[in-house]
Amino acid sequence: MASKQKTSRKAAAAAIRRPRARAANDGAYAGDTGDDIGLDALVGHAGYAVRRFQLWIFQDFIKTLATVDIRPTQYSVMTVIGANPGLSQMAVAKRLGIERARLVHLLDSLEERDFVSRIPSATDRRSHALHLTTRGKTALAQFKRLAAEHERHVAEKIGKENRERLLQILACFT
Amino acid sequence: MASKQKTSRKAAAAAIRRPRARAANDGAYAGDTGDDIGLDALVGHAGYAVRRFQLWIFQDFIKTLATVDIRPTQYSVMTVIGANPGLSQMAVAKRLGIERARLVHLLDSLEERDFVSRIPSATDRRSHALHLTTRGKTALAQFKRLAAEHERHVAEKIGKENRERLLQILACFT
DNA sequence: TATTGTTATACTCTATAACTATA
DNA sequence: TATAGTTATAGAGTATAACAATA
Repeated sequence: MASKQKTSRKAAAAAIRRPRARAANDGAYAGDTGDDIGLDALVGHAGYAVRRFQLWIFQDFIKTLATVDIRPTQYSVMTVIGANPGLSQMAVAKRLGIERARLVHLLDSLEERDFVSRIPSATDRRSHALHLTTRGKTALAQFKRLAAEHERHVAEKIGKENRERLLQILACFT
Repeated sequence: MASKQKTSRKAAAAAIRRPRARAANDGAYAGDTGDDIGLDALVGHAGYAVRRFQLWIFQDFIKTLATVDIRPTQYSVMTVIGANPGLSQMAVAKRLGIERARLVHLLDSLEERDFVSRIPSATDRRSHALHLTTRGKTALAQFKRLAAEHERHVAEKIGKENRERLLQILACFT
């Protein structure tokens, strides 16, 4: 490592601080392939478990819907528009907790693919009424079938009853 | 809106496709402050509920530990190092599911604040043995107290029993 | 004056690839 | 050759601020 790693701002400082005069405490080396490492306080933290679960669940969603190239947020936007045609961008953004600035780009890509259309609102010339196109409606139906498949993966992973319990517990966040 | 919005690549196309000849279907306007909007298929998707919950929980964690300027990932790194002194960067990255490239920067900032030190490994000159500094140990103790406070916020939000049930259900992901 | 959609910027996070030193 | 740490880059995602058109 020498040159590169030793010039590292901090590694050098650390080396000075504690030269290398240990031997006993550093026993955690044996193996350390990533399994037998304790998490201490992390176990018992809801946030950590939820973060890991969320990573897994999003990865499975993306993988399961890879053939149609739809990501979780795109799916949520299309689902809400499909269920509430005519919604403004502000309303969708608020409902889903997305920044309105970000929704602009999301809708750009969905409009490019002819899944969604922005129609000038008749009542407020500042806003757009969002609708699924005919193609978007057909596509969403397929997305929902794939999303249901993904949901079955979740049930397989944590158990059918646990999945339902989870949905109940977290219902207040939807 | 005219100029800016009408020149928008897609809005224009959409307007052409369906001029503005609607009136009935667009009823969803009334109010639309963000509450009375249905989610349709999103309700029943574990991923959506988990995402919303995760956002809430991380925001509360960040807020609760704002005084010490520690974010969830930094906390997890310090906790794992504290519980397993001497671990290599690879081992920490693997255990926490963090990219090793990202861990470099995380450790840089923790080392700058004198919470963590990278000590040259005695057995493998490529790797670093990670340790908490004395200051880091004291600091982590405080972080844990604040994290416990955050955890109480979670319990208040979803209920004590539900929080425990959640931890049980998601134990396989830690 | 406030709001809608838009653009732009910055910062975090994720995902890669490439490089050096070492094994 | 493979691995540990590092650097760099590109893409999402998040958080802001500012602007034009409109309310």
